[in-house]
Amino acid sequence: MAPVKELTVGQVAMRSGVAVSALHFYEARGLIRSHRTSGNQRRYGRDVLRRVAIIRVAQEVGISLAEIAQAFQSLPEERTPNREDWNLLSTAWRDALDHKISQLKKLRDGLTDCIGCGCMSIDKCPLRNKEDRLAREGTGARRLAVR
Amino acid sequence: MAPVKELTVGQVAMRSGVAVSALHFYEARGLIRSHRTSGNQRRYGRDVLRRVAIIRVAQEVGISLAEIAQAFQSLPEERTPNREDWNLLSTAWRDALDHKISQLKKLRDGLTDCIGCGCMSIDKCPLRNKEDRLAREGTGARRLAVR
DNA sequence: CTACAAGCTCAACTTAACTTGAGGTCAAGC
DNA sequence: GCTTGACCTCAAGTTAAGTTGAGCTTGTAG
Repeated sequence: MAPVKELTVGQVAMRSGVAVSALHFYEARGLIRSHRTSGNQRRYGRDVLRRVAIIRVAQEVGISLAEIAQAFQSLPEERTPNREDWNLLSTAWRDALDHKISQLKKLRDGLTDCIGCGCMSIDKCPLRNKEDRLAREGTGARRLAVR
Repeated sequence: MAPVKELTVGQVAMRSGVAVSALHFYEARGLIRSHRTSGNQRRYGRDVLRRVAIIRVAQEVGISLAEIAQAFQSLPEERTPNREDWNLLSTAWRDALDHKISQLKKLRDGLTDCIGCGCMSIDKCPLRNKEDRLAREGTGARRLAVR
């Protein structure tokens, strides 16, 4: 089989839009993997592009690299992740993502809808209360939103 | 009219769940305001609780303090923000929040649904493409997601 | 009226996520 | 065969968002 062309760090940087230094950094943190040429240069498989895309999107919504790294650990090390592999990751994140989505909706809609309370009493403010409830769920299967 | 009781920094910390040092920090960054007693101690109006609640929720979904501070500038300085004021803030954020919600959904659903591409070609990966499109929208009314 | 918990300021430390720079290697075109 | 741009490593610097600590002041409960 024709071996799928591997990518240099510069090519990955260009195609993914992140700096070479960031790719080195992600590798040091175990988020992506490469192998080396005889001359010690990095070469990446295509799946690195998906990983980087996910890293970027996840970061934008406030997920830390540590959390992403942890999620990525469900992916296989020695072969290109397939449908099932990515599916597993998605499932692992679903709850946390749903939570964040609801937080965002709270911000978007709550700011409009929750005006009645005027926060004269914090106890009656939906924004605050939902936060409380979620906070209390702690000490469980550790939520994504650590920060 | 009976003046609404003002809160000390310790009371705000307890009710909002953030540390006193964080409140000092927010104040230094212009996110919240206080006035001082004759003895130089901070006193806060009730609306500070809503501000802090918003700060916390916003941060959790990846909005920086700088961005929150900017949004808060639409709020009046010398009186307690009313329905209209908060509404304005909500409106200012709506686009950015919608964008983040879609990013989150992309992560949640895209991870499941966008598996077909396997990222053999980055150009065909929805995750990546949507990112590109949004990136290209740049240089406009400056999006929230700076980072 | 006094003890002591709660406040105050300011400087320094911390963690995350990178970037920058120095000093040296690899490889592809002329 | 040499030059030039892409790579390499490793250390140090940067920004955001706080926390910690020292040294000093306030205010309230007994």
